[in-house]
Amino acid sequence: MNQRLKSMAENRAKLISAARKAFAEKGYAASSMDDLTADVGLTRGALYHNFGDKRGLLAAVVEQIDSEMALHAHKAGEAAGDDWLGLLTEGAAYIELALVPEVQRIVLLDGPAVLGDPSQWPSQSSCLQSTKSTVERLIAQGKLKQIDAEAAARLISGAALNAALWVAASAEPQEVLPKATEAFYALATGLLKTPV
Amino acid sequence: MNQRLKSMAENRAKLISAARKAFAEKGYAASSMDDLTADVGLTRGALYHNFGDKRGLLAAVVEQIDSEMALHAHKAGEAAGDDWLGLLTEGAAYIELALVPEVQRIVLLDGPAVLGDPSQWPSQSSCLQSTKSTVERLIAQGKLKQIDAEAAARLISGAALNAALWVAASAEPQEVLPKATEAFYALATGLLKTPV
DNA sequence: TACCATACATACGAGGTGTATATTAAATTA
DNA sequence: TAATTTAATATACACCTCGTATGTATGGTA
Repeated sequence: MNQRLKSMAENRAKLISAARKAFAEKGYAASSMDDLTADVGLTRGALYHNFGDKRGLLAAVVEQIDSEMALHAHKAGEAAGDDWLGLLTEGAAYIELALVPEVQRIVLLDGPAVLGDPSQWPSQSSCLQSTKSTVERLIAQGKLKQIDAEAAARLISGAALNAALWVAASAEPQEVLPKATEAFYALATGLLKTPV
Repeated sequence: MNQRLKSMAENRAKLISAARKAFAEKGYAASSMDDLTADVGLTRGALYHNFGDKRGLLAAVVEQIDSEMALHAHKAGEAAGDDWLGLLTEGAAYIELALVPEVQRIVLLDGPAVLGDPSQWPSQSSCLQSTKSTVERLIAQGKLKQIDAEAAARLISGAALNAALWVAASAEPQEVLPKATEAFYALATGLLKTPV
């Protein structure tokens, strides 16, 4: 009961890795499961056994990318030291993450369309939970207005993601990025009780 | 050169109308073009002649809904009289619009995934143009901070749309709606030079 | 060694898209 | 008005893809 589990885990990893590439390059709908499995020397038999169906594979891919994103953004925010600065930094980290084509295509476009509301995804909500608790701390410290913490967290990350999409789609990302982050910071100060 | 154009326009309208229903209920991918055309007494021949392909039909549907949305939101903002209040009202109008299932499924989920970046769509960008010019006026009036107008407009509408998605996906929309709009107003004040 | 469970391969059926060809009805022209 | 052309729609076909049902072979177990 060792060799089998190991090879199965290896095959799952191979499939997820191939799917990340295919979904990112061709999009979910245009990715053929036949081609995808063949690329790693398997057939659809392995796929349907491991992930149930095509959606299941996408869910696994999204979960992997998503948790990587959450980890990265959380780390960035934590490193800022101050809670308020951490919130801003975490948002900025999100903006930059959406520049990655893989993130854009899989997590921001196909994910919601195929899997439904992102706020229900396990890793996404865990990340949201993190910013929400930061917001709660800031409200308790009297630094933020007394608004609903979840609402604030959602709008903040929503604004960040939208900024990211804009940056990513623009012809001159490097030029637009500072404008986007500046506007993001300005918006965020709207949550402060005493604006800077 | 009259009878033909008229019947063609009628058929296009019929197809778009049927597509709005099908796409909203089943989603884009799960909608069969055979069934859809049969529903209005046509075949796929008419469809491919008029719209090129399935994507073309979605594009037509999105444009219709989208321009309806833009018109509605713009009207709401205009009715507010004051520029600043108009900006807030327009945002709130967007939030409410995303409660409509048709808007959610077609414009917010499938649209971006199939047609790409929404900010490139004609009607969407025309609406953005409207809020952008409002922002520019407010900056000229010295009411808003001197930030990039397009960035501000995008983040504002992005925050509104995200709030809308949250409200729409929640189990108790009527309960969440006020929280979302309150947080939206708070965020928006971040753009003001002298917060209220 | 014999048996069993299961991870994966193979084969099959249903359905969907897009295209090429046929048809029919309207518009034009003589 | 009759013939001809144009073009909007119908029909038929080829190809692809997904999901499932069945087969097979290998690793674990008694």
